[in-house]
Parts: sequence; C-alpha cells; structure tokens
Amino acid sequence: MAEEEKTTEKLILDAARKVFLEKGFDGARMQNIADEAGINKALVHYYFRSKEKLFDAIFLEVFSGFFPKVSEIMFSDIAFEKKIELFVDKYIDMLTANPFLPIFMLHEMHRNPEKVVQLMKKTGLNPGKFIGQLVINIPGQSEPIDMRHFIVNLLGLCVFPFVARPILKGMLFNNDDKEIAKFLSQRKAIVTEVLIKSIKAK
Amino acid sequence: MAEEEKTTEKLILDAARKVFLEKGFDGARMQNIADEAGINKALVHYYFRSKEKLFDAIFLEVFSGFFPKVSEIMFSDIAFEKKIELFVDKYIDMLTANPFLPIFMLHEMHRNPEKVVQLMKKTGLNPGKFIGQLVINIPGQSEPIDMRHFIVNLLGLCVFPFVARPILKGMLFNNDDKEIAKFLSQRKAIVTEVLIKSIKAK
DNA sequence: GTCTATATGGCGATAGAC
DNA sequence: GTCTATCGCCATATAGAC
Repeated sequence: MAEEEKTTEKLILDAARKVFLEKGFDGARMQNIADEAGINKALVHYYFRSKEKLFDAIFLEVFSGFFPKVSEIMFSDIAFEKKIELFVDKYIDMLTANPFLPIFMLHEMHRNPEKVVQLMKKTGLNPGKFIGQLVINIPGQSEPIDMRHFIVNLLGLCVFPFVARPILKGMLFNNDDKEIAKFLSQRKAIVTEVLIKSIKAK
Repeated sequence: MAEEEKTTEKLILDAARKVFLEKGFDGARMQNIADEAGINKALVHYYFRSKEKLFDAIFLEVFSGFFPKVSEIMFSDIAFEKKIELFVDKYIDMLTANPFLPIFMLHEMHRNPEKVVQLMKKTGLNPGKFIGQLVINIPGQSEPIDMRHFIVNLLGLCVFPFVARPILKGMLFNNDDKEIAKFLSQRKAIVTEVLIKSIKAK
C-alpha cells in the first residue's frame, strides 16, 4: 500500500497521541513517547522543542475531534427526533473508537481551563450557533425545552458510560469485557429513547 | 468551639485531600501538601512514609463518598419515583459540595483500575445487591427496564455537568460563574423529570 | 514530633559527534 | 536528521539535630 514510509514527525505524533491520551500530560514521559515511536528521546525534542509544545499539538487535534463534525446534522432540515438519533449514533461510534478520549479531555480541561478557551477559538467552534437555538419548540410538547439542558443530557448519557467504564466493569459486570462491550453497544438505542421521551409532554 | 486543636495527622489529611482532588496523583506535590497544611515536608513523610501511601488513605476515604450512603433510600419501601427524586437530590447536593470529586475519581480509576477493585472490597460496597434488582417492573410501563442502563443514565445525568463544568462554562455560559451555578441548581428537577419519563411506556 | 539539610533518582532539555 | 552522553533541575525520601 506504499504507506510504510511514515515521516518521523508523524511517528512522533502518533506515539504522543497514544501516550498523552492514556496517561495525561502529568503522567506522560518523553521517554515513553520516544519508545512508542521507536526512536530516540532527543529526536522528539528536535521536532517539537518541548513537552508542552508537543502536547499542545496533540490537544488541539484531539479537541477538534471531541465535538464531532455534526453541524450539518444539527442545522439540516431533518426532523428533530431524527437529528437526535443521528447525533447519538455518530457520537457513540466516535467514543467506541476512542475510548480514552473523553476522560483525557475532561481531565486536561480541569488542569488547564485557559488552554481550552484559547483552543476553542483556534478550532472555530462557535457556541453562539447553539445559543441561538437555546429554546426550541417541538410539536406535541407542553412547554419549550431549554436546549442547554438538553445538550448536557445528550452528552452526559453518551459520554458517562465510557469515562466510567473501569468502575462499571468492576461493579456491574464482574470485570467481564464481553459483557461491558455488549452493554455499551446497547447505549445508542437507550440514549435515543430516553432523549426522545424527555421532550414529550408529561 | 474547642476545635482549634487539630492533630497534625488531621492537618495533613485535610491538606492532602484538597491537593490530590485538585491536581490528581501525578500533578500533586508533597511540597504543596506541606504548604497547605502549614507544616514541613519531612513531617508529611514522617506520618505517611510515602506519597503513594498518603494517596491511598485519601483515595479510600474519597471513594467511599463517591457512592453516597443511599442504601436506605434504595431498599426502602418508598415508591420508585420518589426514590429517584430523593437520590438525585442527595447526589447533586454532594456534587455541589465536592465539585472536584468526580473528575478526580474518574481520572484515578483510569490511571490505576486495579486499585479501584481492591478498594471496592475494603469499602464493603456490594454490587450484588444492585444486580439482584437488575430488571424492575414499574406499574404502567410496557416492558421491564434494565436497571444497569437506568443507573448509568442516573449517574451520567447527575455527574456529567459537574465534570464538564469548565467547558460548559466557556461554551454555553460565556464564562459567567453565576449563570453556570444557576444552571447546575436546575439539574435536580431536570434529571428527575427525564428519569421518570424514561421509565414510562412510549 | 518537628525542623533543616541532604541524599538519591528521574525527567526535560541540550551539546556535540556522526 | 539521528544518535549518545550529559547537564541541571525538581521531587521523593531520608538523616540527623533539637
């Protein structure tokens, strides 16, 4: 496939992403990253000068992926309930493919909230678009829903089982990997149903 | 109130709890803890021998608090819907009083999952009790609900806005502290309503 | 028990040969 | 560009006076 010739920079970035996601900034070691990339520690510094700068490169990339590219879905003409279903489907796919991503993001946001604000601007993420739709009327509901709470419900229901996986595994599934994988795969349907019920009138 | 005479050990534990909760194990420094306690660094080692041992003491204590003492509620004769309301009320009170607790727990669980399993036994936390009630029938619902998904929904809806507070603050509330505090105080009612709707028939 | 001073090791970062 | 060797700092931990 002619892909064998990876550049050194790409090797380092792949290694750094893996190590930072697993251990976080404080837990990661430049030596780990060099080992993972199969190169020397000095070379990592040669390409990225400092741990901080390398981390920033990874964080920026990962941050962009944390909020999936679903603007097309959100602002399309699809019915609201169908939008929810599509969003949950895409988001849980992403979480399944990147299980360490949410806990990494949440931890680093606490460690350095200023950086998040700064990076939000770089990625062009625009909260204003959402705020513009804060209160939405759905046919058949008694009163308008607060979109902020709805979004938090949506994200919480999707993300929580992934960030809490280690403890759920121990407490609810006797450390059975297959059982928890099965459980997580059921989340799409569960979350969608809960969210749709949540916007119906009592 | 005659409480001024705190023992040195208590001073250290209080300081360690604060620092570990804020920074995590990797980010915390023994010097920070000593400073916070107003004593010397060597004294911390004199009482707890190592950072690891001090951390274990804190983690055990904090872990016990993460799953609130609501067994009485859960296994009482109160109607199921009222149980939900009481649980959410207590849990969100706890999260409000200890905002760093969930992100700390989740991060450390990822860093060292074995320790969690080990500590679960020490605390006497018994998942079996829950598993015994895995599927529950509520009057007026079409089919039995899976209690595991219900518990995950419950915890996710309560916990997520607290662990994601830094980013929510930036993205949805323009970094306005009052606004996000108000938002969080509304979660009790929102979460209770969503959960109750979730167990009703479609 | 509590302190100051110090040992010991690890990690980020750089120097310099190739 | 890539390596080996090493510097300098900082963090955990201990020694030893009081």
